[in-house]
Amino acid sequence: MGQGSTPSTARQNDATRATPSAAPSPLPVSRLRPAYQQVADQLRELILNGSLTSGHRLPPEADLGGDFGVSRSTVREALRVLASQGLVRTVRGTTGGTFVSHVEPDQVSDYLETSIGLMSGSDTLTLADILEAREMLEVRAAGLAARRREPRHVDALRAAMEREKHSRGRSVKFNEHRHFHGIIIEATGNGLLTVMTEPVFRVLQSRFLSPDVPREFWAQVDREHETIVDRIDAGDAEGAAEAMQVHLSRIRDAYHD
Amino acid sequence: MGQGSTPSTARQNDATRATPSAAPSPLPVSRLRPAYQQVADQLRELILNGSLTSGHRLPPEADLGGDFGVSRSTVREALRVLASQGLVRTVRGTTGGTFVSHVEPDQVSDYLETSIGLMSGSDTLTLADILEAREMLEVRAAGLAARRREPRHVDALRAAMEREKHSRGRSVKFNEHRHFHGIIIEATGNGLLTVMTEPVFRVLQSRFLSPDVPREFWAQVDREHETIVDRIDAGDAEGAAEAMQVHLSRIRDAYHD
DNA sequence: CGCGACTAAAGGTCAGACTGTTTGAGGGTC
DNA sequence: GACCCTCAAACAGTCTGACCTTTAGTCGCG
Repeated sequence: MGQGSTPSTARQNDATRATPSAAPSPLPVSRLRPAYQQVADQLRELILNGSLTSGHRLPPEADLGGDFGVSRSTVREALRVLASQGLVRTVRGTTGGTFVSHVEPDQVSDYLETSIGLMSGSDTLTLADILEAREMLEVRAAGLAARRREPRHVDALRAAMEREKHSRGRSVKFNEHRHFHGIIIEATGNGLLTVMTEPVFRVLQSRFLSPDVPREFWAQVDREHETIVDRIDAGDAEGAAEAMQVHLSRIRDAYHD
Repeated sequence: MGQGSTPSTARQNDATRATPSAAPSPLPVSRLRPAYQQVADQLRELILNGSLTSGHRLPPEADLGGDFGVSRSTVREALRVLASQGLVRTVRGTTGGTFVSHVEPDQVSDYLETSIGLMSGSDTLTLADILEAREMLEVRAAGLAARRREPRHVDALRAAMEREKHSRGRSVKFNEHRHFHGIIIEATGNGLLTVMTEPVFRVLQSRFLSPDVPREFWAQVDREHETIVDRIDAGDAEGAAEAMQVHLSRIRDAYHD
């Protein structure tokens, strides 16, 4: 995204600026948008407004260049932009081409993870911001999970807990811990929650988790997880949310800059 | 994102697969990654691990091509990918070049907005998912806002409310309504919340808001907004959250497929 | 001193050729 | 007729080398 985002309109007229008629142009300092961005914008617009739907095959790059009146290189740069936003996907070979793609949740999560990671690197985001967002999402997610849980979720949670309890290595423990929280989010059945919560959690684990938390700390984590699972299993939404709140408040100490 | 995301590692070895030694290679069907993606991946890695920090100026495209052993066009395609993810930005002119950029929250919001919009277009996300996520975020956000509000926030809220109340046109009302909710999020002082909540709200407004909600409905909205502002102004966190919950539950009806 | 022309450096664009990948069609073999 | 091999076509991927445009500094004229 960034350049050429959705809400930006009113820029197509750049091309019609040849006339040296006054045209005071408020104070737009910068010049005309690069051609590859204009092409990307137009194609994106076609995708967003539904003119091109998922699965649709675009003309070959050479033809697109002809249509837009630009060279193939320019078209390709435009396509790279769209592809990196998950809007299209390219395939080689005679049946290949550029296809309008449906956005993959994992893709969005990955993007969010790197973005949040970088923003927390500068001072755009603080650790406190991230912890707070996490609690807002996961506490209520635990409640929802309790309401909607299915046997397979509870089974998966207990299995993850068991593995976490018996694992030695730090990295293994981290993975299971992450898995545990991931299952709860998934049990809400809300894809949007997954997309937003997972990256927050991953950034916390990979950038802010203290390397030297005592053994006893993890033992307590195990007990708290058990409480959470029990309440989810029982369908006790408020209890699960409360247990999650307690859990998250306590493990705040495990994260620092 | 999508191709070449952060957490995906273990793929660099694609290049070292020339040896015809067994190497059963599970079932990777597809070939080696395109050069532009490999270049993008490597540069991204340098940015993520902090080797290249915000403001750093990369070598000119031609030089980069030399460094990686690829042509300038390939480098440019890689740079388009990174630029569209907000990791770099290019500037023309003699003092120009490619600079490592800090991720802009607005950029991330824009990306999320189009992604959520498209996912809700296919059946990856339902309207219910989005409404639910919104409530999870905004209800607690209202509570936080009450705890942390500053005079300017309260002033801005009352001003937006006033404008909303006296506005006629639908589009104006929508804008003010959106502005109202935006200020509350901002008053939490948590940038991550802004980044995640704004796009959710914008998708709801632009894709799911019924065009034919009765006049009386909006009058009720105005009253509910007033209650929310009063409680935020009073620093009543629980009251504000409760009022927001009531408000959001009621306006669910204004959204449909 | 100031202002305009020149210049260098960088990204932006183009044209054209070649490479690599994938599939389907055609033809040959059992 | 079923199977396999070869070949050609249709794409995206890559490269080369040229030229255009933007921008800031520099030089020199007034």
